[in-house]
Amino acid sequence: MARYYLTTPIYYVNDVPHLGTAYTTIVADALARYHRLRGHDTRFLTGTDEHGQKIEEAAAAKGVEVKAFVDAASAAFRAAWPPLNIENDDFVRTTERRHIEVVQDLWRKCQENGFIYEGTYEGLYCVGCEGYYTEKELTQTPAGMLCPLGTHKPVERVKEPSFFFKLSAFEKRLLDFYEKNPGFVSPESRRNEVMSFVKGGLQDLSVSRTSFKWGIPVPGNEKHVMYVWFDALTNYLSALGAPGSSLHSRFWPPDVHLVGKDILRFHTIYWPAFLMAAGYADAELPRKVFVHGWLTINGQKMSKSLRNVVEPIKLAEVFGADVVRFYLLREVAFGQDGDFSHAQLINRYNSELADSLGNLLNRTLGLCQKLRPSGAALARGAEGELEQKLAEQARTALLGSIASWDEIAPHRAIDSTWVLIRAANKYIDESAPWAEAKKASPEGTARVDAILATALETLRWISVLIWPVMPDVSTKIRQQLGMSAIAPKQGEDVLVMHWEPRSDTSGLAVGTPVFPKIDADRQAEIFTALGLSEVVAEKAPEPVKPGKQPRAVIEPASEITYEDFAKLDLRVGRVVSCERVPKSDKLLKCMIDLGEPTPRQVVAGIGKSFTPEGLVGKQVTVVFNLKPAKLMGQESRGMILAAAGESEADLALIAPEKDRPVGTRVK
RNA sequence: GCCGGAGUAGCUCAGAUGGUUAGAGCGGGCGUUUCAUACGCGCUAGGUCGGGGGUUCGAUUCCCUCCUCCGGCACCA
Repeated sequence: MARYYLTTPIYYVNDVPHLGTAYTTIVADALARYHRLRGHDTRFLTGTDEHGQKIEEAAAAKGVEVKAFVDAASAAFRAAWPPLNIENDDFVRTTERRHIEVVQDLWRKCQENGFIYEGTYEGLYCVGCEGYYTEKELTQTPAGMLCPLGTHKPVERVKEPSFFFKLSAFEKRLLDFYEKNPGFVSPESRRNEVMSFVKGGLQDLSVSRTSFKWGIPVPGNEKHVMYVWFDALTNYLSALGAPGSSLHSRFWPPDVHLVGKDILRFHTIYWPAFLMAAGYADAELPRKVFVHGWLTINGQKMSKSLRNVVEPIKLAEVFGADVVRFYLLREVAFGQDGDFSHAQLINRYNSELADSLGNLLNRTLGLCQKLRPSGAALARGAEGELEQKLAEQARTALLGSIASWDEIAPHRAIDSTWVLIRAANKYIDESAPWAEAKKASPEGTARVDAILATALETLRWISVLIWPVMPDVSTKIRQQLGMSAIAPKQGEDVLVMHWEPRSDTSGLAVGTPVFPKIDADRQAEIFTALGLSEVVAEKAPEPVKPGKQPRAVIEPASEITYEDFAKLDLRVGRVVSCERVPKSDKLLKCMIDLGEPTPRQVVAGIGKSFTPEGLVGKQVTVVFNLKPAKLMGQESRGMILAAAGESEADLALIAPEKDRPVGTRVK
């Protein structure tokens, strides 16, 4: 019997469950449900990643024991999934005994095989932040290299004993593996990315630390704890128990790891290399890493400062878990970036769920109720071309769904299903059972039987096809059809075409609409309940495509209040030094005197318009309170204002008309 | 800069190993049915398939080049 083992990343407990983590987990759940429908022996794993310096610090900041801190945080993740109709088979924690033992075992194997050795980690260390930085991250000043964060104190070059993983030894073998297993990294663009990275050469990895304690001790040298990734990645293995255990032999290797693009490298390079080092053969390595994109919220990046972090549980409370699942899986082409928009969710809900599917169920049951009393027999025999065509379309939808799920393309599977739903609505229009009933002839009677039976059979199939995405809805529909909920069994493939129109109307029950339509009033209620502003509720203005039009006619940004404006802290600064960011054609790294104790580093994308020499000494306007960001590895704290021109080589600096003291506020 | 990916109707996207009228959904417009949650169905988008050049009987689909956007360029999760 086929089996299927799939995983989400384990989520770092320094964060809370949000739409991004919910998204990955929902996809995984739907995929798991698809395989259960196929009768596959399915294992769906998720969990939490709980070690590391950041956790240690976060607990300390809260003044709680680290263990208590991670217990609570992990519980929050565990509790987040059931309300979204997510049914994972296991939930692994990196602080569990079963995990720690397997990780240490894997480590030992790597070490015995000569791929872990002791050395010295040399890095630039900031005493103030107790953290290492790479050279690129640091602020370069005449006074030396400064820590990019917090105190801006000078960093020190520090040596720390460390274990290293001999990643360099796996360059060739990894490339061979990618070559022989073209599907290992999906989508393909990610595969290219990984391969070119590996071709560029691999350096050994520092895999242990002595500078903090909250981690898995290195076997035989307890001064060291393992550095996060060796620990975290191994969850996929440890959750199955020690090699040789029954779960392990039943499910290893994983069929797919679903991951976000931020952790691509760890899953496609480090993880297989760790396993290779421990002695795993190519055939025992994970079969696929599927990389998906990011979600934006109403067109904006998710961020705490924008206060647009969507709480998935709250959404599920308002819309229902299945609706949220449907929307996310339907809207986003899996693998690509996508946008979560409340307005768009409601659009899709109304048109696809309420109007197309909900109404199809409702009108079909209504027809049955009107034309045939409950329990009436539905005679066979009057089926014709229309029925044949619909059955064929059901078959197409089924095959299309299967193919799409197998490719991990939920949006396409849903699309296939909705083609069938539209066909069913069309079928009812074309077959017009109400007109046949009026004929009051034996032929008409027979046609009504055939039509109702066909429509009901189509709905039965739809209830199957939507189950991976909307299990509760499927059950509700089946209740109204007088059928029991879908309960997949191992070894029984439900997704096999059996077109068997029923022979009576017993058990049918016109119920309350599965998807009550969301009208304007209800929408307003929902937005209020979710705490969304009117701006979000209104249709977002269409983004303007960059074109040849004069910039001056660009759509205005949405209206803001004075308070919004007052949040901006704009200051006059003077460029004290400036250089090009290596490997970038438009980024300039400027040190700007803003009246602070030390000049501040701002990276600006104005290098096509200005030379570093030309900027030094100039006054500029700087967004003073912009959240620091990293551009090409360079810390940037603020941005330089410039007016757009014909092109990127035609920018105009916005600066005070006469010299002002540095640090002057611009209002 | 180097390496990848992408640029198709107002929006979101399909698609073609080169070939008669380039597709779907949504939105907009028009029409129509009545079983239904004012729902469904039909018609409608006149899109230089990013610009230019080339190969070809023929290219949006192949090649070159340019423009724009996105991602990657490591021990950062």
